[in-house]
Amino acid sequence: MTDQLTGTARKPLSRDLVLETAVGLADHEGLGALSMRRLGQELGVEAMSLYHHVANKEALLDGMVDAVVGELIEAVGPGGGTDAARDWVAALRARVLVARTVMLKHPWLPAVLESRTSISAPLVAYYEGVLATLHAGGFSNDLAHHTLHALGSKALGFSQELFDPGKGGGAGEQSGAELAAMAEAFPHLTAMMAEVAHDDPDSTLGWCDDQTEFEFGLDVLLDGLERRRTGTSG
Amino acid sequence: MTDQLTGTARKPLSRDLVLETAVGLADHEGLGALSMRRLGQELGVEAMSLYHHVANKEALLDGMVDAVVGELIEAVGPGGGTDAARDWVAALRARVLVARTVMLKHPWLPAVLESRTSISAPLVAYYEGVLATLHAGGFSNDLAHHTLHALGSKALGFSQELFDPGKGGGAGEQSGAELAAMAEAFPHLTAMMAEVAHDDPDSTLGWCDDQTEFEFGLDVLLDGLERRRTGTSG
DNA sequence: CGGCGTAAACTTACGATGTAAACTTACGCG
DNA sequence: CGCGTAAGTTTACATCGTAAGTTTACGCCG
Repeated sequence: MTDQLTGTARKPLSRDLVLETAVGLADHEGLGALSMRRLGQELGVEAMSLYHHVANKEALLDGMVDAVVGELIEAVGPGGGTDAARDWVAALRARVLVARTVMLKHPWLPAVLESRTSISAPLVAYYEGVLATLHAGGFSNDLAHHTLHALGSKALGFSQELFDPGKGGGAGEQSGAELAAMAEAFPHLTAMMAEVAHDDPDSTLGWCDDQTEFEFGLDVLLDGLERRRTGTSG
Repeated sequence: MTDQLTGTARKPLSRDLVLETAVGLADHEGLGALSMRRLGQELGVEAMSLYHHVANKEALLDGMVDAVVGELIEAVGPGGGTDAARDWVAALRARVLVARTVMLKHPWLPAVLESRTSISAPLVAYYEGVLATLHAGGFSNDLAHHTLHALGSKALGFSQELFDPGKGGGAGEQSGAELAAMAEAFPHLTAMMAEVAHDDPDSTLGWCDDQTEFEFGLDVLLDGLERRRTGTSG
């Protein structure tokens, strides 16, 4: 396709362009919409052409992860926690919250990360940064190791909320008698839901996965870790 | 198929049998092996026959979740934390660890739970139990609510390890010079890995998701939560 | 006992998906 | 000029969930 004749020049395919487009597609239409055919269509190309730039779909997903992790590393910055010697909690907290802002733009990432069988180099590099922060903060290797496990996905800025804002679920939208029955079966739950009924406008829906909740969990963790680092406990 | 002629009687299909078999199949061969055709085959039946007992695959997965959560509720027991008034930390800790033993038998559950859009009645019932424990322990509704979020998947006994034991990944199995290069690029990481090299026999493989790590993270969390409950912080 | 309704199974078929394999084009370099 | 190679297309296949139609087995009623 010379395109010199038609004039409709197509940006030449490249691995980066493919990855970029894939990330965008997953961001905007969800991971489910990301098929090779659909991605090709997005690029004005047949599905099979993509295989000249990525080995297969798994490799595509790998590349997408690396692209986002690269974005993340850049966002965190090179010194992302070098001042940790002074206040590691603040440094780590800031790092994780930056990570969270990046991850929120790519909601498909947790699922894809889980499905990877091996950890990629950029991701290793990111964890190296977290470890640097911990060491600067005076963590022993052993405690730092436990800490990585304890942080889990929080280190990357997401906390794996179990359920979507979705609909009420379970009992669905019950009315009147049903609601009373539920109050009897689940007294603590209904009490809590009644009391914690959110004014909270930025919660996507009633059942909330907020920045607030994320930070609460993170802070509880950091608090407990600091106590272990200094041996404040028993 | 009368089977009176052949003698090879087949246990009559039923929703429970289908769910049971599906759970077993996912347990033993992974979620990927769970297709309608394969499940049918497991039951000595054509795939389409399954649709007489479950509406579709989503409903099948829903049913599987409920089955396991039922198992979990039974394992936790009715009073699973009624003694929480005395020591809520111990009560919740025990509850979560019981949950973990159940979940470990069904490694596919996190992935399936994530994919559900709504929370089912049995799961609501389980959370009611957790909440009862917290309330018995003196939590306000507000703090209990935050706590549920903070616990996240830990409340159900899994902690969503980001990466499988898998292989080394990233740099793969490097030898000699490569390893030195890695030591330079990732000093903290290599230092930690060297020091924390596990003797640890029950770790599935080098990169460990242990009971130990799970409990560490859980305890850090519980510790931090207790401080918030009593207002010990600062 | 005969016939028939119904539920539970089977058969067939369709549209997605990932991807192997073979083909076609376009361009650069000897 | 010619040819190798890279980039794209076309075709084809296995597997998936499942809609639609068909067969079979069994219970009930006259």
